[in-house]
Amino acid sequence: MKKNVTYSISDLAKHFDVTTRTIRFYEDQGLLSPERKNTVRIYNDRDRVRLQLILRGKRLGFSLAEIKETLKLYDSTPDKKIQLEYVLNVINTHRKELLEKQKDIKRTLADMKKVEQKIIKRLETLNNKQRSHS
Amino acid sequence: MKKNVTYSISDLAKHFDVTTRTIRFYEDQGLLSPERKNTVRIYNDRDRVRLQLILRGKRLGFSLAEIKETLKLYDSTPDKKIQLEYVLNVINTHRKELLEKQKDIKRTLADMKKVEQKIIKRLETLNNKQRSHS
DNA sequence: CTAGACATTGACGTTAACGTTAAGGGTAGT
DNA sequence: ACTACCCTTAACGTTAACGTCAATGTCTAG
Repeated sequence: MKKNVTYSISDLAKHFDVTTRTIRFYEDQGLLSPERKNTVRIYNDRDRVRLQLILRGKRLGFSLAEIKETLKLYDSTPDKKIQLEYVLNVINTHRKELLEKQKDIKRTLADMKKVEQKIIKRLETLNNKQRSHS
Repeated sequence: MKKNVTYSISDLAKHFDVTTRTIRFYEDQGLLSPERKNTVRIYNDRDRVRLQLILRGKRLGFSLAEIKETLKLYDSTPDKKIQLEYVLNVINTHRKELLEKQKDIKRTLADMKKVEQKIIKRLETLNNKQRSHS
């Protein structure tokens, strides 16, 4: 059972906390292509998911150009062996990039923890001095 | 035992695969402040680590302004309780952001896997057709 | 001491990703 | 019919993060 829901541009803008300008810009760059009723844009669930993917990509530091390429690739359904294997290759490259970012995050979290421990120790010594003076 | 090594700007540029312009720009923005021998910049290990942190932050999609603030914060060693607790708060905010990004990565990896499976299946059916025609 | 390699400081140029304003079309309620 | 509100395109503006010269200084090997 498919929900055949539609959204206005401001619906999506509010939901994802971006401006309508941003959404129109993504369309301008070829990342979205909603239907039109006259001139008015009408987004369906597929469009919504696309926008979600775009914003997710942005949060991870990818450029719109990169995101566009991956969307194009993942949407494509080639029928020849070479093309299919090419897609698999690109997917593996992307996976490696993401795993690198994951490592970066873990490293950063580890560094943060060290700083945190330092500060907590400082707070403890501060509290001890406080107590010894009371 | 501390290594008291120093690096030229092009040493660092080569090692981290960025241009010297980039490194100078970071200094201009207050993210680095190496020593000088006359006018020539001389970087030590602490500077090197800083640059590494900057680039790591960039890869994760943070702006130089954000990176600057976190570096400033983590370098600071306040002595008052309120300040220390404030730092802990900011650290926790940063941690949440990073955990969000981690989720984004996992979601993306999961989506990628689905696409991959689809393609692999297509490849298998292709191979089967191939075999049945031989 | 001199060439060649690397360093410096401006300063203007470029690109991505929108922001902002202008000028107006479509429609739903009163 | 009028108002309010949302939509549209078009076009110029802005900011971050460097790139790209140009003109000049410095240092190291021969």
